[in-house]
Amino acid sequence: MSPVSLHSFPRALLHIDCDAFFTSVEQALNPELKGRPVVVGKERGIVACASYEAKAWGVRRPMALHEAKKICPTLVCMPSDYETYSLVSKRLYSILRTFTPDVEEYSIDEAFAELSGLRRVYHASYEEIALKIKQTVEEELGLTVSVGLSLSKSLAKICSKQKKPAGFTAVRGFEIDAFLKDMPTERVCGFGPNTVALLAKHGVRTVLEYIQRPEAFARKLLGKIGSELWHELKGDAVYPLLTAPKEGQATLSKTKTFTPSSDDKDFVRAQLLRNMESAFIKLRRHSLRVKGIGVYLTAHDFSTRGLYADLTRPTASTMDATAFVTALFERVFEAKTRYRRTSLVLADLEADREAQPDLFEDACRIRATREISKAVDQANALYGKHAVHLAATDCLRRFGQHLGDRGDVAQRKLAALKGENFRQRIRIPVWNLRLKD
DNA sequence: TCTGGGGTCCTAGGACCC
DNA sequence: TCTGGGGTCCTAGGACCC
Repeated sequence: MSPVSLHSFPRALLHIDCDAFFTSVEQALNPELKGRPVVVGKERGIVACASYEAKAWGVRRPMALHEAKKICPTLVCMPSDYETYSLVSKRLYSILRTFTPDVEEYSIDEAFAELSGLRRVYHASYEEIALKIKQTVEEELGLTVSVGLSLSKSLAKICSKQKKPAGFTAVRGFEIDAFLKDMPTERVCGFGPNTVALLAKHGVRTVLEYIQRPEAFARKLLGKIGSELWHELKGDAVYPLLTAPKEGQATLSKTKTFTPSSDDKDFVRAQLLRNMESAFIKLRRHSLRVKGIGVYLTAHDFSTRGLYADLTRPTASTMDATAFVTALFERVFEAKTRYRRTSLVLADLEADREAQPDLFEDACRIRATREISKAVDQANALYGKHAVHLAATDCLRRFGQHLGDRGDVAQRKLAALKGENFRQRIRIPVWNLRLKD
């Protein structure tokens, strides 16, 4: 171990990012798709992910599918299959954990891994270890990844983005300034369009210019995050690796945009209540209940207004929430305003143990609404989401929206889970997955 | 990039209390 | 009754991420 290399990586963090993840998984599972332009997102009508072949034709995210098809006539469009992508994602994490126990599951296609201290274990440099990890992941998953290696999470993430696809970039301590010299600020994870514009107004266009300003400048202009990133980008890691398994999620929301925008109160309310139904279906599927609900309406000009309030008693019942959500809606909705989008946010989620009715509640009624919810969920599983729905959302029919037409999807999913398709997919040897009974 | 959907975190300012 | 200062809690909205 030379003193120089010690100084180069006081800490070695790896960031791994799968290239065009969703489409790469589809191509790995269906070899006939290899080398062909593929996009995923058919169910929503927009490009959720485009393969590099599709990108070469100019297909971008989130382009409308018909538009993408126009640009690239040979485009293959597939529906997203999140269950399968999640399985591959889990496999990625477990491969990483064969190298180091300190792995952060950052997103479905990204992870951080701590390599500090592993040189002696593997008798190899950090670069060599990183490349070995990259090679192993690519062989076992059958797709390519881009890898970054540096002294902090923020730097490692910029590194992995530097050469895509299948790239590897390592930046040691004494190389940081040169690396960041012409790096535009928008490459920093945490600097969005607004922050980039604000920095530009203050004469900061590159990341090097940012870290050369005093820390007080960063803190004053951008607050806590500004100061944290300032340290991270200088190579002084402040963000810890979050290796603990993720806690249950904090919120659950449903958002839906409709075109054209509408100022019809009944219609907007029906859209919102439909979001409420979807959100509660998901809530019950995860055996959760909710303590607070937010209602948000986005006007035609994209301005958003909303209200959040706590329920008197946590619930998982759509019927319990209907009056509550309607009351919130009444306070948010403004006449003569055209709306394009409604959102419903369920916050303060907790596990739905058997309800503990307080003394003044009618225990029977609570049990009854629970039974009704269960029956509705079962019916919808059979006949399609929203086949059984609130009367208040029925007016959506008038506007030509079919509510019970997703039965085929539910059927297919059920068949895939039980039957041939699923098994076939899993049996492909490269995945090395086992089915649990 | 004229804008789809599901998330997280931060913060300014109001309410409320001493 | 008016007034000051400071702490805490809450929340709407902004910004950002994948």
